[in-house]
Amino acid sequence: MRPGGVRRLRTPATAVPGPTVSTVTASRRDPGPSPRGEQTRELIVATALRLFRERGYEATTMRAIAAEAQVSVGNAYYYFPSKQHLVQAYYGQSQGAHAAAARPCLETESAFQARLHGVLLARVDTMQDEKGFAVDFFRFAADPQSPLSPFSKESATAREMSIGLYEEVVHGAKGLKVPAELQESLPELLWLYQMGVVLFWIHDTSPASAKTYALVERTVPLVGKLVHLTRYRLLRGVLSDLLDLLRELGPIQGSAPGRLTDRERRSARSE
Amino acid sequence: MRPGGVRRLRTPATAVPGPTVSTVTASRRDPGPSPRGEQTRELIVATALRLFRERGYEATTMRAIAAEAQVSVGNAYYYFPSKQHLVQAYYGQSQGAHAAAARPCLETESAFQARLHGVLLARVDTMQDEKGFAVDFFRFAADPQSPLSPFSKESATAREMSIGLYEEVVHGAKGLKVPAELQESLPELLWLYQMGVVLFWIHDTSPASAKTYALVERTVPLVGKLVHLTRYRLLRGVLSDLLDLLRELGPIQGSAPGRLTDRERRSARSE
DNA sequence: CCTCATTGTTGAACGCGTTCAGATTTCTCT
DNA sequence: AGAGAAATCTGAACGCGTTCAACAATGAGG
Repeated sequence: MRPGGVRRLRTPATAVPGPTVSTVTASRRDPGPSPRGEQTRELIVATALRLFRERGYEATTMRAIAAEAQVSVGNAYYYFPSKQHLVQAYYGQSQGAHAAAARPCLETESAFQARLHGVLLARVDTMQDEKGFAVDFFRFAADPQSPLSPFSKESATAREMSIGLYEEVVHGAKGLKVPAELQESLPELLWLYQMGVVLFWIHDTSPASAKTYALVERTVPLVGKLVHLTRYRLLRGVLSDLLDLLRELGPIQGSAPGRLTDRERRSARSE
Repeated sequence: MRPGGVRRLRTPATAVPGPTVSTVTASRRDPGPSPRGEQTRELIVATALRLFRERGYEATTMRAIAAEAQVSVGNAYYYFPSKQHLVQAYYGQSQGAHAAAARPCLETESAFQARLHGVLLARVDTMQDEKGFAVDFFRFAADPQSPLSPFSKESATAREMSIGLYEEVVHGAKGLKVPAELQESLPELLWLYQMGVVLFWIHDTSPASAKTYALVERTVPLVGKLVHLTRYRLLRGVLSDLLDLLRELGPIQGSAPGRLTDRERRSARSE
C-alpha cells in the first residue's frame, strides 16, 4: 500500500549532461517519446538482452528482467506489450551485425556468385555465433502469428534493410547479365532464398550447423547457375511464370486478418 | 482431501460388450496399454479435439478438457506429457483426411501433372476446411523444437504416409520419364514442395486462402515443366547438384541434440 | 481371502506471462 | 507558483500449463 515508494536515482550527479538544457520542447510539438521514458525503455531492453544471452530465452522470466533492471514488471509491460516484443531489439542488432559482416565482401568481391556467397555466409556466421539462443528468436520468426514474423508490419524496416543487402549484391556485381524483368525482382528472390537457408538453419541440429554450411556451399553455385541460365530460351518460360506468380501473390500477409488470437486483438490497439 | 471419491461409471450397463470375455491376457504378455487406460486415453483425446474445434487451441484450457472429460487435470498429464501432444492425434486425422481426399484423383488421373495437382489440392482443401484452427496446429509443425515438427521422430509414421502419397503420384503416372537418379528422390522432393505450400498457407491471410490456391495453380505446371526439363542436358548439371545435396544433407535432424530446452529434457525421459 | 506391486487418478500448488486499478512523477499552461 | 493533464510506474492478482505427493483400483500370487 505504498506504491511508488523509494526510487532508484535515475540521473545521478555523475550522469552525462548532454542536452539537459531546458525542457527541450525545441521543434514544434515533438510527438516522439520523451527522453525520460526512452531511458527506461533502453534500460529494460538492454537488461533483457543481457539476460537472454546469459540464460536463454525461456529461462529468463519477466520478473527477473524487471528485478535486474530495478523496475516493476508492470513497467516493462508499459513499454513492451509482450515478452516477444523484447526480442525485436535483438532482431535489429542481429540485422546490423549481418550488414557489418557482409560489408568487406561487398567492397572487395565483384563477381555475382562471390558476392552472394559472402553475404549469405555472413548471415549464417553471425547467427551461428550465438546459436542455441538465436534459434529461440528465429523460431518466432517462423511463426506467422508472431509480430516477429519477417513478413509482419513490425518487421518492415528490418526486412527492407535485409533486402537492401541483396540489392547491393546484384547492383554491384560486374558482368552480371540478367533479363530486365528479373533484374527488379532478383534481390527479393535472393532474400527469400536467404529465408529458406535460415529456416533450414533453425531446424539444423548437426554439430556446428555443418549441414547449413554445406547447404550454402552447394546451393550458391546452383543459384548462380540458374541465374546464368535465365538468359537462355529454355528457362525463360519457367522464369516468367515464376515472376508472374510473385507479382500476383504480392505480400503474403496484410490482406485479410483471418481469425485473430486474443493476443493479436489486444496488440492491435497499440497502433 | 477426498482423492478418488465418486467416479463416473466407466462401463455402464449399456456398454458395448465386445471382447469383454475374460481378462484378455490372451497373447503372450502384451506390453501394450491395458484396455482400461486406453479407454481413458481416448476419452481425453476425443474431448480435447472436440473442444479444440469448438473453441480453438489457445482458448481451450487443460482444465476445461479435464472437466469436460470428467477427469482430473493430472490424469490428462498421465497420458499426454503436454498440451501439444494432444495435437498429434489431430495430425493423424488430418493425414487420413488428405489420403482419403486424394484417393479419387489417384485412381482416375494418369498424367503426372494432373496427379500432382490433385494430391496437392487435396492437401490444401482438407486443411482449409478447418482453417483458423488448423493453422494453430501446422504452426507448431513449423517449430523445430516442437515434437510436432514433421522432421521429428514422433512424426515419422505420418511423414512416411505423406511421402507415400507422392510415391503413388510418381509411380502411377503414365508416360512420365525422368532420369533414373531422380526417380528415387522425386517423391521426397514433391513432399518437400508440399511442405513449402503448407508453410505458405499458414502465412497466407488472404480471404479463403486464395493466394495459396493461386500458388498451387501456378507452381504445379511449373514443377511439371521442370521435371520434364530434367531430360535435357542443360538442366542435368543443376539436377545432379541438387540430388547430391539431398544425399549429403540426409535427415536434417537427429544428428546432435543442440541445446535442449527444459521441456525437451523432461520429455526425453518418456522414451 | 489377503498381500502387494503396478497402474491409474486426484487436486492443491508452483511459476510463468500478463493485466489492472490506482499511485506518483513530469509536463503544460496560466 | 499552482492546477490539471499526460506520462510513467507499481505490485497484487488472474489464468494458464505443468508438477507432485499422495491416494485408490486392479489383478496376480500365495
